[in-house]
Amino acid sequence: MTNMRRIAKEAGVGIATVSRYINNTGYVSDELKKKIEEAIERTNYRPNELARAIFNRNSKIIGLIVPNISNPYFNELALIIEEVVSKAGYSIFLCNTNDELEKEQHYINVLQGHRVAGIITVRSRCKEEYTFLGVPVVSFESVISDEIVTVATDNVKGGKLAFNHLYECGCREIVHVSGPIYSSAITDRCNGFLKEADKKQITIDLLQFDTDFQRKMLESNIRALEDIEKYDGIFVFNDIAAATVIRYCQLKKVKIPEEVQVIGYDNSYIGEFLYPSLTTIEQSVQEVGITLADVVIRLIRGEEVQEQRISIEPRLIKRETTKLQNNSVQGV
Amino acid sequence: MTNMRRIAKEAGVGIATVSRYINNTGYVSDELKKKIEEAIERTNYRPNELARAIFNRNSKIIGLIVPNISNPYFNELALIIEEVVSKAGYSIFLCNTNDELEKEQHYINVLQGHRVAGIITVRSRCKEEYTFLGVPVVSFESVISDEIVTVATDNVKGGKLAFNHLYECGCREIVHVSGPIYSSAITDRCNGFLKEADKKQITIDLLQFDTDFQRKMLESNIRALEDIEKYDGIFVFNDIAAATVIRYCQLKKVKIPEEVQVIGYDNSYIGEFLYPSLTTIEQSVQEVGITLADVVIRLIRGEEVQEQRISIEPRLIKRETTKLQNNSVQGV
DNA sequence: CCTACAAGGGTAAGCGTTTTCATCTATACG
DNA sequence: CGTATAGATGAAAACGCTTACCCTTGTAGG
Repeated sequence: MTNMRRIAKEAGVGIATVSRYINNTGYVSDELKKKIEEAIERTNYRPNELARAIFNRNSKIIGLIVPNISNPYFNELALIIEEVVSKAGYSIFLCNTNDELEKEQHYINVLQGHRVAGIITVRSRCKEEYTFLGVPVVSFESVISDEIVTVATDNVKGGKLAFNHLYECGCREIVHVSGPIYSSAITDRCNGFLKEADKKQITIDLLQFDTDFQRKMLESNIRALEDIEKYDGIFVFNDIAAATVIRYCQLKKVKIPEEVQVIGYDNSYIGEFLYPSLTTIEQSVQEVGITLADVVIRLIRGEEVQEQRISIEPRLIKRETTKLQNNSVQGV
Repeated sequence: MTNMRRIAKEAGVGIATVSRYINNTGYVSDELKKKIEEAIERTNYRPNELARAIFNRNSKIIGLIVPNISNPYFNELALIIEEVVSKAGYSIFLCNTNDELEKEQHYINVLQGHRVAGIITVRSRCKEEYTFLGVPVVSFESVISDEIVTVATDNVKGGKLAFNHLYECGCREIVHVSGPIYSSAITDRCNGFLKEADKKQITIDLLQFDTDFQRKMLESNIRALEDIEKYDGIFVFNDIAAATVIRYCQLKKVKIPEEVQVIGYDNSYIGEFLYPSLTTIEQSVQEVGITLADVVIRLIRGEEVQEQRISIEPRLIKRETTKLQNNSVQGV
């Protein structure tokens, strides 16, 4: 591939002049500008960003670590993050961990190796691995350390919202399908839910999924859900898992919301496509995505970010998997 | 961040020795190995991949250009591609074009600038932009040029499959909701469908979406779908758009499959979550993803790829949005 | 006519690697 | 005892870029 020396030779100028022209730094006469332009055109030249980055000590790339890009919430998040950072001139290095610790560790190394400008990590399992990295890190749905900025909805409150809604809808035999325990967001959700249930003296059964994209489970053995008929209310830790649960109920001919009511968490787009459409707790993907991207860019620029814990307000989104009338609960 | 010179100094060795140790190339005595190891440990050093890449003339990164990572088919594809290339030591640079020509052009430049090892581009609008790039390119769902390998299902056949199924299910008033016309895959689908309809002397109405993720349309004006009641069969160019159509039918209280039958294209995971679950034409995401990743890696390694057009067999997946009995059509 | 300064442009060092090449020490072989 | 030879190491050049620094003009002011 062409390099600057070649362009300089073609245009009959010094290499520094080419650099100055490309970066708009320093004086270049119109005459030479034209020559250089032509040479670049002719050879289809693009400056080598790697060489630039090596000089500037970091690239214009932001690493995005997610458990699973197929989770509707996470891919919408990726979409928004991409949009925001690309406006600031950054690009996305995608890392899919599959909820595996080793893959996350591996990718942290890869990102460090590539001298990315910053990292956004979602539902991370790692801790110390991030601390001596020397690049800005922003975390979503997991608390990593005191120094690393964490973004999350108020998950305790979200859990409470979920319980209260289920309770108001008349549920008394309730099961909570929870997710990966290494995520503080998910355990918070669970705790908020349990605490509120305790107030109303309702005991909650607990089920544990260790990852969230459970499509395969439908075809095989969701042993965990076997006696789902016992319950009249289910709180699932996120929407895609809720979709699985709903599908499972349909297979078992358990009617939603008549026999069992369901509430999810996320408000990802899948909720609207489900039938019945999914009641859920929203953690605004727009707000979360923009915040994550914003914070990491500010950190990259060396600006101070005052809060180390950024909390986003959860909100009940009432749809068809629960029985209460719409109007009575809309808006928090 | 630490560099090799620092490690060399800490370990009291030459810089070349450190390089040899890291790359396992050439002789390093056990004694020095240990010293170097310790120095690396102590300083949390990672070799700078940028510098490596600049020397080796390209990085271990593969650019993935998709219209929209939120499309369930595309994000599953991304997942599989990531899995395959990561096993070969490559990582993914994610480019989301939003179906916009300018964003795709921009990203081609960015990828070239970063000297990626190869590019996988999905449903591309660009043509010449790829031709003089000097890196291997593999295209899915769009034919770019004679030299660039294209992977696609046999979309003409897929379209035929779709029509024949709808016809066998008794549909006679049929509309085809088609997608972005710059994708040869989508126009092929359309043509195959129309041709087969012509054989049966059925005239097809045509509707055009210019992008596929139409969630917003539900809330606003899907004028195009206004008189959907006229029809008893709909073929939608992909699953996520089909999901939108189904949701719209439900809003208009049009019963599926009793009053109108629907068939999609892709067999993405969303089809199983819809209610009724979506009959669709499968283009095995597994097979497509593996093929794309495989071909690009082989091209990167300089191996010859004999076929320039790789065709993957489409297959009818019968579910609940069409009326025919299951057993009669399973398996192509 | 000389000086000063601004505009314009080139040389070379340096960023963090890899790799070639030269050097040096033992050991083995004749 | 001389000399291959294998093992072990470092110096230095190169990759493609940016930038500090220096040199050359041309013009204006004295």
